[in-house]
Amino acid sequence: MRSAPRGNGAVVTTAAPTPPTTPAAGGRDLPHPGRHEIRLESVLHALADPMRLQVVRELAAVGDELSCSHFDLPVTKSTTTHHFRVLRESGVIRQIYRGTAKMNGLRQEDLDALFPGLLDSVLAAATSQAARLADAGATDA
Amino acid sequence: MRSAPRGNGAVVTTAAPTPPTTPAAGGRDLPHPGRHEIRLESVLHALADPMRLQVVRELAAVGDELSCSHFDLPVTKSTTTHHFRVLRESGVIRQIYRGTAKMNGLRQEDLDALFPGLLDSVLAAATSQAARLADAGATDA
DNA sequence: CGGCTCGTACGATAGCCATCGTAGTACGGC
DNA sequence: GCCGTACTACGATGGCTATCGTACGAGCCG
Repeated sequence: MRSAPRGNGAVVTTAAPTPPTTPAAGGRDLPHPGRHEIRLESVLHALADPMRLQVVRELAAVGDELSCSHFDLPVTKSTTTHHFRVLRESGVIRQIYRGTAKMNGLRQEDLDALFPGLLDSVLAAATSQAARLADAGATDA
Repeated sequence: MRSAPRGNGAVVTTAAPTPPTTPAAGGRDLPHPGRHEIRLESVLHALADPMRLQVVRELAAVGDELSCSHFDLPVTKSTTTHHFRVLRESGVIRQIYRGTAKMNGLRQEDLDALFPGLLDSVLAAATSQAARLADAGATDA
């Protein structure tokens, strides 16, 4: 880590022009790291937080974009925004404004191209661990 | 994160009794998390640090145990000790005293059993990113 | 237009963590 | 028995970061 240039130096190489699913608010767009700006340590760091890992798991599960407000995290909205920003700036998710909502999508293609298999292993590991912990909890209680 | 029980609750399930390669100093042994004590977030957190990732990469490369002093990290010995402890407490490496030296080995079997493919993807990703960055640097300069 | 909801920005706070330096413990060799 | 080597423990420090609260800007709806 020791990076996260908060000021951002936006590159947005992967600016897939967002096919007009909805008219989209063209005004605001957010700085994303280009595919080759993505650093492994940042990704690992982003995924190392339980809150963020949960978000990523959910995104992977639905395989589609989700609005920020869809997630019911046990933290305030400020903190949620913060986590989403970390995920975006590390290159794990893509965020686009659509009206008042902000849609979040996993950058699966970019991550797979850069770090083949990584995301899948992490997701599988998270799932298996969740099952294991739930099991232990059920057995204990 | 928000975990890392520094106080440790040592379980040492995986205490492979250390085949007598050398007489070994039986006196001191270190607390390791048992296989099922290993938490994904802790592992990711451990691997998210460049210093520690480098250590893990080196361990994987030689596929054998290495003494702490073998590593020539650009930090003081105190810090090195700290990083090795983080790696051990997160369950990524195993440490055994052998005389005055402390040998470090990757817990590949445990990690593979728990999080199949994870370690490999991370290592592959690290290698590919290192190559990519070295390339960019060579091109730039 | 007025208000509502969604999300951001900014400032504050507390805790963690990477780093260092120094002092101390454990082994092995002379 | 002494000393050097290998690592650890403890304390200090600065920076990051997860968290909150409040105040604000942007679209949508009535």
